[in-house]
Amino acid sequence: MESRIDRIKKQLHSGSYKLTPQREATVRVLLEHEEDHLSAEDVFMLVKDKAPEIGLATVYRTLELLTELKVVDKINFGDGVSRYDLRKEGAAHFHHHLVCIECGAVDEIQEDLLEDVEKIVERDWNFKVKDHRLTFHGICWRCHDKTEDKSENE
Amino acid sequence: MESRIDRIKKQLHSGSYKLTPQREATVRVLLEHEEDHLSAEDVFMLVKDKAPEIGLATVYRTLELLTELKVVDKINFGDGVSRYDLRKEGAAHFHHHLVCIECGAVDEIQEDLLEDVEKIVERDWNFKVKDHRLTFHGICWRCHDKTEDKSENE
DNA sequence: GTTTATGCAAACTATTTGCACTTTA
DNA sequence: TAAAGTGCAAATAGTTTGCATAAAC
Repeated sequence: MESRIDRIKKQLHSGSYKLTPQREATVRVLLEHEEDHLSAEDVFMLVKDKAPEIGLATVYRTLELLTELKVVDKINFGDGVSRYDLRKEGAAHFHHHLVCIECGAVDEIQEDLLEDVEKIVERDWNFKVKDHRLTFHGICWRCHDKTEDKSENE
Repeated sequence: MESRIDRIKKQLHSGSYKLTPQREATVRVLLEHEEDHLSAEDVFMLVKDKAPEIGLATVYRTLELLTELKVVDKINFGDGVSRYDLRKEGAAHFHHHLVCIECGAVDEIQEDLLEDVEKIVERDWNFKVKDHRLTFHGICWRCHDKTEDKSENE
């Protein structure tokens, strides 16, 4: 059976990009940190274990390439750092994010949720939606539970 | 009758911030470009007409201050530049954006549209929503009309 | 053997900060 | 006049680029 990494390799090939050890190592790091929101620097540090000679510029170039291939999505949560988020395989759209303003945690929402909103945008604004970015800022369940003084005793 | 700028001045005062000519000039520029999505550099260029001695650092400091006071919202459309967008007076939430991938135009949606989605997020993810960022990427009505070969004759 | 990719260092861009001086309240 | 704000220049941080070398196909 074909693995996720094999399919990404094929995508590289069909774009007539070469399959280098640096690219493969970078993809592996992303797959191993699917839940995280790594910056280029984060990826660089992690990928150095697998390919110690790699340069930061190569990481940037690879991440740009993977963004182009829609393997990852580039996102920015407001600190001036771009983060790279593996797109769920076969996902038509980018998933959504919950950023906690207390602890900084970033959680993901894979559910679409925007189907109706996009229909309205297409109809009322005559705008052909190709992709979206949706981020909620607020208090996550962990921080919510923490500050709550057990008012919900049964 | 009290004007928008007077109310913003009061907000500054009640935060015990001083009202300097540089700050007033910056606010005026933002008010005069309510529809735009100006970068700090853009604001700097425009504000120089009103206050030629102003420095770029002051513009950055003022924009940060206005963000804190929720007079403006800071947003990033993916080029590495922060843009500052005047919040509609009395608006509970930040408005949404339509970014055209053809021509780069940025249009605004003032309608909420996310009420239902936020209810779901609060209920199903136990996340207390305080604010959001929603941007659609796609083809705007202008570019859509341009490329369309008149297939919609009556 | 060509073309494409890499690593390094230098360049660039957006933003922040330190500090002496000025202004506001 | 005390506290806060300003302008300038230097520092910082993230990202990009030029180029000689190396690897993939």
